[in-house]
Amino acid sequence: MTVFDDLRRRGIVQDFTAGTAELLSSGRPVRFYAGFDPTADSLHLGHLVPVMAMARLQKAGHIPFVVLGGATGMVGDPSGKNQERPLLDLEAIQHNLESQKQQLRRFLDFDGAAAAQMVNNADWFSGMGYLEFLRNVGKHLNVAYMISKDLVKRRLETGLSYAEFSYQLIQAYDFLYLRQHYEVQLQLGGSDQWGNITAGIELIRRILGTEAYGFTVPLLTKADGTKFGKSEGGNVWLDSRRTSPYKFYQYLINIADEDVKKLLLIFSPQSPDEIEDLLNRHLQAPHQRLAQHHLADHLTRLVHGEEALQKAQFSSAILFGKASPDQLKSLTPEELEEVFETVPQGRATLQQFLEASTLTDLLALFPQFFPSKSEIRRLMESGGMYVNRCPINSNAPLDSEWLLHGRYLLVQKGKKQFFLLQFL
RNA sequence: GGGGAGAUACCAAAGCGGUCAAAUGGGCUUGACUGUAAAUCAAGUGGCACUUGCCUUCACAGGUUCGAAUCCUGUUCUCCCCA
Repeated sequence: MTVFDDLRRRGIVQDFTAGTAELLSSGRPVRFYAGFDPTADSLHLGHLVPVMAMARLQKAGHIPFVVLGGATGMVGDPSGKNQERPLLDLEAIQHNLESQKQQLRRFLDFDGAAAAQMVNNADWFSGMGYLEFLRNVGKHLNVAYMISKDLVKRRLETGLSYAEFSYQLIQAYDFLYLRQHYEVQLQLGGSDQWGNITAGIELIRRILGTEAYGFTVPLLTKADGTKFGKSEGGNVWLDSRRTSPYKFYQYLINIADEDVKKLLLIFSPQSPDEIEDLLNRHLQAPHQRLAQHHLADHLTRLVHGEEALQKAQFSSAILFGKASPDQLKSLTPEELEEVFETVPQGRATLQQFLEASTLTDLLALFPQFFPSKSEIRRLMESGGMYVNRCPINSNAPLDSEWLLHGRYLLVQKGKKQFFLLQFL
């Protein structure tokens, strides 16, 4: 099976231009690229879909080019947005580029025969004047063509600035430039990039008289209608400072059964047949969450490394396993720190602990976790408040016996939200 | 420039002088059920106290009234129609 067939079978390909399959199975390494917008200093889970596509292509011998959008980031892609994006300042863009670059190194191989390369489109745009751009690029695409793009059409009604309208030209020029200077023949991107990709192909055809190719990866949505990679708190980031490995792991463990197959196909190194087999086993014992564990293990390891994965697993086992209050007490301080490393933590003084007469008063010292006393009361009344894994349903007076190792208190809001309070 | 409609809690949307901390739906939180699921059901969802209580909220600033989200005036913003 060719790599492109494999990608299609895995549901990684949404649309593709004619000839793409042939190009990728010709036996020669194909240089291909995908662009990344420096809108944040970290990539998130959603970005990983095109990245996985790139990694798989590279494994098959093709050569990835990562185009960092130093120039395009300054304009803002209208794709998929209903509103004009705020412009980022230069410094922020630079910072974001650097961070994303580091992250991408985890997924693509920058050495070896098919070594990936990284380029920044600011390199070829910063020296170009506006008039030059109009002559070289603007001249070759006509407005009717540009306006006919779905995304542009949609935005024409709600408002689209000239800068964003021009975006497709800029991205089209990227492709042209890469075709001319690096012999890049194929572009891939999210499904919202289709219009930009075809604009590039069109430009190459007109100026160079040669063919170029492209395909898009799907925008993943979950069964509940939300985007894959988004949680309540926002994006699930790859940066451990934004989304802890534990949270990252938990997000994946909690993926619904309906979605897990789709995600395994995209992210797992296993073959579609093996995945099918795994899912069958999963369905025989759904409570074991075989499929989810497989997905979470693989991605956490890939993104955060083996050590972080083990910590996340250990924490999860303690927090969601049948860890009794006694087991909790048997943990050493080191183990405690370890387990709760990725759980939100609060600190106060022992003095404050002793002065607080009731649990409610104590918890109110941590407004970031417990914004109001009413909420604390409600939680206790509904049975959703736990201290050291014991349900607390009345505003019991405090007991210093509760402190683990004389300083820690594990508080839970419901079954899934944990807070470690430390009193020094 | 002229005419009209409107701004209510996270969102949508009722309320049109007291019984309004404000209907209803969504969202969110918790509980039950379960597989750390889905679906379903229940409770809660401004703050403080907690038996009826108090305080801050219905764009903003004033005013009328014993009493206003509800009436009046001004300000800001949004939408629609005609030029």
